[in-house]
Amino acid sequence: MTTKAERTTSYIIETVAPIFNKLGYVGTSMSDLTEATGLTKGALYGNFENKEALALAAFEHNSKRLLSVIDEKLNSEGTSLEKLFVLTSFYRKYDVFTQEMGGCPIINVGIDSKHNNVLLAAAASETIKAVEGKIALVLENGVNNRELNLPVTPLQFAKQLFTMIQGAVAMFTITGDRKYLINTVAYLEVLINREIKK
Amino acid sequence: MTTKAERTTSYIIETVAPIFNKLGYVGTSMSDLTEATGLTKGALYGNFENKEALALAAFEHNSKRLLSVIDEKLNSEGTSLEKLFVLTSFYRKYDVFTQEMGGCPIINVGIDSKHNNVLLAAAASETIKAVEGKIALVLENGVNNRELNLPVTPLQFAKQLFTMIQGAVAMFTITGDRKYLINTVAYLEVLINREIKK
DNA sequence: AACAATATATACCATACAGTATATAGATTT
DNA sequence: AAATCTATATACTGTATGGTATATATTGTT
Repeated sequence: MTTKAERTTSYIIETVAPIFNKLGYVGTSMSDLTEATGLTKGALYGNFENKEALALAAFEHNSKRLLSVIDEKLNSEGTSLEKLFVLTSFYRKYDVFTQEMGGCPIINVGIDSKHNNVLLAAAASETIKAVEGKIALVLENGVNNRELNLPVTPLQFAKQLFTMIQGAVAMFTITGDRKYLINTVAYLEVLINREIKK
Repeated sequence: MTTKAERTTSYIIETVAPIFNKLGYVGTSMSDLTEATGLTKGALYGNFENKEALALAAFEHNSKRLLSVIDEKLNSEGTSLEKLFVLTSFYRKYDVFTQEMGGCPIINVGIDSKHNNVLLAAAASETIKAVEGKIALVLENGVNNRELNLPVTPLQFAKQLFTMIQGAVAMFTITGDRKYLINTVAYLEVLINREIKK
């Protein structure tokens, strides 16, 4: 059973997460958060030590959601190849997935906090590593099953794959044009079929 | 001849540009700028209407520098293919080029200003279009010279190319790992040779 | 060199900021 | 239901913010 306090804390995190993600660490004010939550400063500071702790909890929330969806996609039934296609398909509609989060947390927080908050910057970097690791695992399995043929190590290929995906995410974020996602995913699917499918 | 006023204005822009690029629009305070320039608010507000005008001038400065270097690379002697390789080579060391600018202006300003300043956001988006256009022109020439063979239109291929590059830039920016640039450029060079070289 | 015009410095304003101390309301236990 | 403990609201700090009015240098012109 969850106590009242626990529920308030997670209510705050959920409400605050998309705001921090959109406006950035410095761009978000405590009054933005009291307004959005309908709570007062007393409530926020009663549940979190300060603005930084709130921002970190907010990012961790978004990051966990993203990582768990990626996990879900990469652990879906089927061959390694099929798992990869489930992932790329997910990114084709990444705009709708990230809509309620206020955009891609990796790109937003990673860039925004670079010179403004070390802890957030480190957390964004860690999330990247986590995603790359998950993709690499699927690739490694594919190699071991004699299903895939990689030109480089699984981790390096995973990094290259994720870099392209995040490139599309960045371009979409800046321009608002979904075609960057659609075209990049289309390209990746061809690439996977041509280059690493045995 | 440049007047004193003109020199001061461009001194301010040059000094202020990397600060805005690093700290972002909201993250940069007027006192950050007086401190960096050694000037007072009177001087800054005498040369620029407000903070927004300063930020726009700063981005325009960085953007122009980037575009002119890209222009230079894409107009270097040689075939279209060689021009493309000069460009990719430039991005292999994009970290040193952007160091004194305070990072990639497209990624930094594009993401940072997304929800904080419409004019800056639009300017970043425009810069992307400008770069894509320049790359597309080289590709189109290559096609007309029967030197290249594109699977899609020149503009779409240019967009895909630039998306991958900016993906590497984003990942490098967030993680600080130059390998994202190096590996992506290596990948692109293989891609160009294999896929579009006739 | 004296004057006019311009550019910069100083001092100030109202507001917004993150954060805190304390009062009040709400929940939990006995 | 009373008492205790916990969570939220209120009221308040001190400071930093973007911006301005005005005084003072500095420059350009005659």
